[in-house]
Amino acid sequence: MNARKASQLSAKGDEMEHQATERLPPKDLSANDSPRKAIQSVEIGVRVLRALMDCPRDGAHLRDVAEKSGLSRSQAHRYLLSFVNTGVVEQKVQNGRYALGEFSVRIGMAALARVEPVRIAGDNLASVLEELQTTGLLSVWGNYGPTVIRWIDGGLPLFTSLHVGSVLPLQASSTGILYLTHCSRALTRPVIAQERASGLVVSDDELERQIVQAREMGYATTQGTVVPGLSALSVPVLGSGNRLVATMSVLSRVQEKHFYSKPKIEKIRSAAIAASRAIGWQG
Amino acid sequence: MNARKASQLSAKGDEMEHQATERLPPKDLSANDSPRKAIQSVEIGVRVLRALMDCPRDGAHLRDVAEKSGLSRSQAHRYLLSFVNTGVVEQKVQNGRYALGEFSVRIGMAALARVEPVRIAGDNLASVLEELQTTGLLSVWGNYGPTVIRWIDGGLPLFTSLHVGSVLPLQASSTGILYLTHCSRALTRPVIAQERASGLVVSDDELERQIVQAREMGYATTQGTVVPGLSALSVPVLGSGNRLVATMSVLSRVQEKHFYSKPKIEKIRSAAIAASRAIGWQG
DNA sequence: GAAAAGAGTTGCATATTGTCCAACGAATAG
DNA sequence: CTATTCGTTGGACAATATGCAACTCTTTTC
Repeated sequence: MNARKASQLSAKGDEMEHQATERLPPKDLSANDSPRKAIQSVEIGVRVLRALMDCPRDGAHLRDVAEKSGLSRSQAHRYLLSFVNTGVVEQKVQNGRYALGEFSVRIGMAALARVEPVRIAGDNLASVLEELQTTGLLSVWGNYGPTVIRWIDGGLPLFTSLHVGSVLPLQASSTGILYLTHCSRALTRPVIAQERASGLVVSDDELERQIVQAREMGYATTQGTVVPGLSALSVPVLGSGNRLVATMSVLSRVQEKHFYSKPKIEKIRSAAIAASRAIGWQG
Repeated sequence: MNARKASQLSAKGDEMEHQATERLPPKDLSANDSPRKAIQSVEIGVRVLRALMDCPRDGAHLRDVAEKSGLSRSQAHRYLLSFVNTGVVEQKVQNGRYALGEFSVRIGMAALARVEPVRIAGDNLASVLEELQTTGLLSVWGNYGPTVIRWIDGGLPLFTSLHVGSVLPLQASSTGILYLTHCSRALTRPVIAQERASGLVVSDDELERQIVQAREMGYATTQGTVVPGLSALSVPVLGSGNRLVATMSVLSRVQEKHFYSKPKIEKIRSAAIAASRAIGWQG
């Protein structure tokens, strides 16, 4: 089953190489892609919706929709007609412009009901871990700081004191750095204070350096600071309004010096970005 | 111009007379409707989306989608494939089921942004939250009950399981009480039934008490019933004919006993009233 | 434990259906 | 008034969706 599902999900990423201004020769469509047979008209229809998504409040002209979706005016008109018939798109009586309609809202509400950040982030992390053949964890903010809520074994046998429920240090874990990066001081200050009272002290300068770096790179790393012999790379999962919802971490042994290669990092990051998008983040 | 637009808009309401269980003979399609030439595949595609809209939250089987949309399995599969290719629909790797995907959320949010009430209410709420230095949310009625459509961080750092897309309980949230107060039983009854089946039971007497109170006061409150440690005050945003269009909620920590002082409550209420007036409410 | 039923997926021939071109009416500009 | 642009529509042709049947994999049944 997994094989079937995998092959089918992999056939996904055909990009629209036609940007906006040129009309599509039909040859291109039949030539380049689509190893699996599907309904072209539907995919074109979605292009039309995409064109309607970022348009002024008072609606888009047919002309613009046609351009953005790479269709002729007559073609675009017919697609819009079908969407109007079904209520997905509305045509304003006043100015004749087109805009997403009531049914689009209904679709969105139905889709929203399925949004479950933790589950989605967990799924994405799990598939990355399987691919990279290693182990990782998912965290969210808990009462005492970043808290491990999922621990996913993916091939790398690790024996650590970490488990579901563990609270990670803000100052000494890659996960913690992400919370420092994305959350307000009011939230993190008391936790830091308590960590320092317990003897874990990292200088403000050093923290600031790591925060800046995390913000620039889009991820954070540590080597052996939480569990000796274990290094980690953590990426943020963001929600609407750039709110930090969770973090995904991928672990490895510190011996494997160059475990976190560019392509691997990209894989991890894109998993987090995909999860973020799925829960409403507009990057 | 108006004549043209009118004729074209009038050609809209062709109903789907095929309910759900029968497969459509192609003859019927070409025979009965569609005086204006459009893209059949798109309208069929929307039928598939409609089938996905009212399905269990963990996705629908291909079989059920096919039935509900009146297509054969192979046909339904191809439509779903196209939607999966475009991100409108997602296929769960685990169980192979289909459900509305990330792009559907984007479409819905784009459509929502064009809805005047939502925009106005969101703006008003945002300015109140900034003034009160706290966090709040906007809800509208969705497929499974009151649904969070905006989450506005305004100073109070809160980490909860709540997010854009969360469905709030009717019986246990201040938002829910408002829907019970202003909406018909026909709308709310099935949701309440499902909540009670899931174990969330508040007695009818207690609900009635809260409803009466909400109607008198013009707002509703709860303390820690949705998210432990978090209390909320919600006010209704009404449209023409006293229809409940949305709700605005302001959050605070339960520790801050007297957060909701008279003047603060008045600020929140007047923001909601202003929004209501702006969208046609005649108070 | 093997067979049967059910689910999801795919190939292929056919004709239904979308595409392109051109044209029309209406509005706006020059 | 003429010229241009825009939304819309008709018709011939060819691309494309359809329906059937088969295949794989899973689940159920006996």
